[in-house]
Amino acid sequence: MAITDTSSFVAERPSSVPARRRPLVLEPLHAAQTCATCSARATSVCNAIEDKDLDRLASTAVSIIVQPGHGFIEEGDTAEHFFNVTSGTVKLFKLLPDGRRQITGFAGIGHFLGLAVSTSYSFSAEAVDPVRICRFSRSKLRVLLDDFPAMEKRLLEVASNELVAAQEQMLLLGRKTARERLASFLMARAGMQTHCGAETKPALREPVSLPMTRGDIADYLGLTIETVSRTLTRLKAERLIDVPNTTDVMLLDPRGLQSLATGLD
Amino acid sequence: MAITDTSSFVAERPSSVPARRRPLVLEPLHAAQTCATCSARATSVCNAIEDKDLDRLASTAVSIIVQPGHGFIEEGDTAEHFFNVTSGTVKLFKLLPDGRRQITGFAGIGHFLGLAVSTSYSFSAEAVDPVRICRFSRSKLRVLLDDFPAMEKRLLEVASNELVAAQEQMLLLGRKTARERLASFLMARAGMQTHCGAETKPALREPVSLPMTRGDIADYLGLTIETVSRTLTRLKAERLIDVPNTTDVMLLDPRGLQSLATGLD
DNA sequence: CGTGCTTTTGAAAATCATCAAGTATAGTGG
DNA sequence: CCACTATACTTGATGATTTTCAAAAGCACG
Repeated sequence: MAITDTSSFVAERPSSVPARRRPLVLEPLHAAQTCATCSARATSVCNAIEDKDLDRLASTAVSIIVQPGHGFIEEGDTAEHFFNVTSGTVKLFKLLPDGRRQITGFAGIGHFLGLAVSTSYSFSAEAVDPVRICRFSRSKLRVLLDDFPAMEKRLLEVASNELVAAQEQMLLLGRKTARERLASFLMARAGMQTHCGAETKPALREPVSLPMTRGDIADYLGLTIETVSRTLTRLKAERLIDVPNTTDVMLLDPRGLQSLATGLD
Repeated sequence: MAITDTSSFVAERPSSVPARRRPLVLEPLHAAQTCATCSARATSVCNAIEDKDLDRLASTAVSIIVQPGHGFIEEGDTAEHFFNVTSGTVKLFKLLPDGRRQITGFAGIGHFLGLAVSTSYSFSAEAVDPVRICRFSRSKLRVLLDDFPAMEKRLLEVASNELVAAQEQMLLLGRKTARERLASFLMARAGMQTHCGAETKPALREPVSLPMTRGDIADYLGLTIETVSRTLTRLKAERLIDVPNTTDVMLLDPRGLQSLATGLD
């Protein structure tokens, strides 16, 4: 049931290349892991597999740690693996030739990556903070899926939900103002934390955590760094939020933010 | 194998309410149809069902005709049906309370609608031109899916492809200029026509067909009607396209348009 | 306690939106 | 068949949000 030590890896950080271009280097993990004790199982597609079958799942999986700024999926590369985030936050993005970047999503614990039908990835993925991911061979998983139709059903559910989220994001990118985009982003983050986080209580006094940079937020919301910064400053001046530090935001007026987010202003 | 006459309908056009708000009215269709002869089967998820099982599929389906401007899915409504477009073009969209609209996609022949896991639709759908759709009961289809895992696999494929398209659209909405958006749109339309249309040959001299209004294009590309019109005028002045009439565009310089679309200016 | 990076803030510029006519196009009824 | 109306589209002038360019202020790390 345990993943063999030699099949677990850690991504190492090379030094001379800019972070985003650095190749992924792998090293053995010191501690072995199991699917049974996986912290992501509850929220991931793996919960479609029953306990008794977990060893089969584990045998196809490899655990990897990716350091902040390191990429582990590159758009256009041959898609040989599926990934499942077990901790940390991953940014998914597409680039234009001149460097313009659109982050299409932030994948947290339990998120499944690499669903493309195509033989190559249609997006890139990079760790925002230290990330643990579980890697599956595409071909092995395909066989596994034939034996576990429940998992295939789960994948369809996941894909459907992502499609809904993508459509919501299109509405944001195509039709919302900078203020509305930031409000939407903060409310979505807050909702994410209360639903998937360790805390099951409302946690109204808890700050919203922003592990990504302003640049990442800008590229996710279709804005510039400066506009993100200015807009946060303005929301703060209006007492809708407080920004104690770069990575935390207190939602002082969730209702006000919510109506801003939905365009009622 | 034939759909019973009484389960086929035509949408009728009421007169006093603005098109978008008019309720859908149904009338019996005069001619019966079959899944076996369905023009959309080749390009739809239904091709996962073998010929011998087609009658089971047909028994769960209802054929509907929707007139231009009529909606048949309303965001927030209880999701009781799945739909499959068999001819015509459907626009899918989300609205903000003040009327701002984002069209998330145009669904043509073979497109499957209503994949949401939720009990209610997350988007609205409206006919662009006269549309024929095949309607399935959600509950019936769920049972059908258990018997035909191949169809479930197809649905996952479809959902994955839509996800890829959605991410591409996010890149467009978040990071491309108006010119790049129009170029991307035209090239995507052209590709769609050559891949799914009746003509299998390149058809370079064929015009790109735009059954939707400038307003629809604007709401799809996150622009205004005026910007769409001006940008098309400019692309025409630059000899990249010709616009013989409102609904057709000739791609005079496909390569130039392609590099514009991908951000290589 | 510098050094380098991220973030914030300011001023100027630009793209796109808004407001406002004016021009086609299609459908209707005389 | 043609005027008439409604709708869609185009074009022009103005304006605003956001971007770009620039620089200062925070913060983290050695």
